[in-house]
Amino acid sequence: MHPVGGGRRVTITDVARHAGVSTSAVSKVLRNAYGVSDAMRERVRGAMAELDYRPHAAARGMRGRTYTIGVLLDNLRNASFADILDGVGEHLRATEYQLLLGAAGFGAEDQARLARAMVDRQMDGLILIGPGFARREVLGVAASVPTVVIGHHDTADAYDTVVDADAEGAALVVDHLAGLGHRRIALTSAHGNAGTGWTGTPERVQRRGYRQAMRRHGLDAYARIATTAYSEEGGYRAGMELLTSGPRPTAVFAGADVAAMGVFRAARELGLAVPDDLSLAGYNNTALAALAPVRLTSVDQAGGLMGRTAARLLLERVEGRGTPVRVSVSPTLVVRGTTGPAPR
Amino acid sequence: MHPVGGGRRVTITDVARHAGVSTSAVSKVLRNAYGVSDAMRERVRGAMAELDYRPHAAARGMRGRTYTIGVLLDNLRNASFADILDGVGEHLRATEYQLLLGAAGFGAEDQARLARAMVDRQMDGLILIGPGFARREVLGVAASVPTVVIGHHDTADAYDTVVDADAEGAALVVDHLAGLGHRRIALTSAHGNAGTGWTGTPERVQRRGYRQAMRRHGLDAYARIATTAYSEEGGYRAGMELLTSGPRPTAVFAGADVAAMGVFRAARELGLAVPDDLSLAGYNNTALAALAPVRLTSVDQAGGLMGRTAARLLLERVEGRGTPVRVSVSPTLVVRGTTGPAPR
DNA sequence: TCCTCGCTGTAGAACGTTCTCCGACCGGGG
DNA sequence: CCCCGGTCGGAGAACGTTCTACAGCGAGGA
Repeated sequence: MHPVGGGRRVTITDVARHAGVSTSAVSKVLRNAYGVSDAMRERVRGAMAELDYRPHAAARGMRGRTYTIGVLLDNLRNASFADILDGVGEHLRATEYQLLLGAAGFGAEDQARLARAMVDRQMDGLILIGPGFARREVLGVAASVPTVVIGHHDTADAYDTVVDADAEGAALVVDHLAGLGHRRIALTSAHGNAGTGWTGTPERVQRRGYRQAMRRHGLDAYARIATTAYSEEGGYRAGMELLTSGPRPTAVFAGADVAAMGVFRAARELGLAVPDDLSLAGYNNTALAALAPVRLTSVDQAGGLMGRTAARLLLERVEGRGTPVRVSVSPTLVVRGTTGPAPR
Repeated sequence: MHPVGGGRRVTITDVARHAGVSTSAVSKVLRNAYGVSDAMRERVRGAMAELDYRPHAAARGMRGRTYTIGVLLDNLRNASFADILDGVGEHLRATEYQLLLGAAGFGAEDQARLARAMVDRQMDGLILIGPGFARREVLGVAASVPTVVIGHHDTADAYDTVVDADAEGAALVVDHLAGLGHRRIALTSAHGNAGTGWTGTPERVQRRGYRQAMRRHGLDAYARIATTAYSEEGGYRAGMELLTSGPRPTAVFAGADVAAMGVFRAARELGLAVPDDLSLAGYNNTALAALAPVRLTSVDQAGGLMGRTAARLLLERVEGRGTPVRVSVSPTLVVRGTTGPAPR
């Protein structure tokens, strides 16, 4: 189109001059506000197009909106975010809002810092995916900018919530494994950041669901949980712990797909075949689980739907809704090659 | 700390009043500019701390910097970005710059739109990872904001470049496979967005390196390239094409780890064992390649180093350097379980 | 004593928008 | 003919910073 050179930006004033109107009029057209005739609107639109005008988001942010939505997440390597983000992106695509991501790592302070940075950058709304920083801080953020929290089951008036029915998801796995004759079904789970005030983290709800399901099957006595980080290495450590001490489980339910990969490594090192000697199930049904060399049985949490929903709720809040909304989506079990009948 | 409530923000004016000085003085302290006594600096710092002041990035952007660095990439699922981003984050962590990501997908227009959005948001610098939109547009962006391009070997005065020595990387794989006795070594590659004006895309350089290495080993006649997308599905299609038509290769070098996974699936469906019937190598050495069920031989492109370097170069440009810099990092081969002696 | 100089600190104009008023104009009813 | 209400367009004050220009001051040299 036009040379994009490094010169001065085209501003609303240039457009106004070019169209022979006031800047106020241009602004009105830009925001399609009340008080412009069709003729004026058209004239201004024309001038904008001719000058290749693009509004300066930073300047807009000083008074109005920046048309920017921020998503905060801990780690890009966790592939389950990709589905959620696709959902968010899909919904936002049709709007004039722009999506920007921040990956802060797992540290509570780093995450809080990122959240504050997003607020300082005047973002119009925030989506926090499984935030690992203090709930009190999140409430503070939510008080100053529309916010949706994905993952944690803790609700609040200040923000909307989109969660996976994690207890239900855990039950799906336990039912599946128990149905295959397994009794010693162990779980690997993660410890969230301690003292952050979240009581409904996905891991916690998942653990609760696991225990309930085990009880339902009369397997209370066989329940066993190893707690490490949701990473390959964490899964490996959990797997080693579970498979080398005490009566050996015949099935391991890993709270996340990556962790399942670590358990797999531990099993292989111990000479256990999957699924003949050990059944293995993951959670989140990331792209990883579907890969041919892996073929991991996993629980699909409908990430795309969660993302779309979160984006929709957030825009509603940006538009002014004040009452909180809470949405829970149902997971489904995807059986692949890593689970089989219990060895006898 | 302080209640973060939704009230009015603490501004530079509040700090100035509280410290009994002018806003100019506060601004100077903030930017640690010249012309403030130690006493004043300390007094202002104190006031800032007491009021829990945080600068309003959007407002700063109107005149000075926003202290925001944007990274543009196509798809989060491509795990090779994670290493690069870690590197970028690591370097930026020590500074006051904040990192924000944009994932635009593969469409040229979407990517260009995102890049423009970042410029409009007055970001201080941009890192473009393998941009798939028109080079001309990138030059335009680079003319108005400091820019570093990662991946493409095309250089320009307007931006700095950080690349992996992809030809060298391809040679590593060919040498390895040829050393194992393979002759029919095929490559799966990607077609970038056509007509975007990039002549040195990583794929292209990789293909060139592959052809040169094959020639060096006297294997010109066996060279064969299948071009699809760098995705599991793309790899599958390429694998099917290579393994079912013409003389069957005994080794496939996939231009990306994900694609290798697709080739693996194709091989499995065709009843070929890896590595006994078919050797398989990937590229980028993503976390995926190291997983126990996978153990993919791959080429490590030192993503962390690339990221750190890109961040360093970008900040130098932000600080005023005008002359272009070009950095190339050397890849290394990581041999795992998917490559073995050629079947005979 | 006066001038110059270096150092601190301040006033105030930008920056590109939004948005509240307010004025001008027009048509219609009394 | 006057007034009223509604519609359209514009003036201009924010918004929270940065940064240039300049004023004040004390010290040191002529």
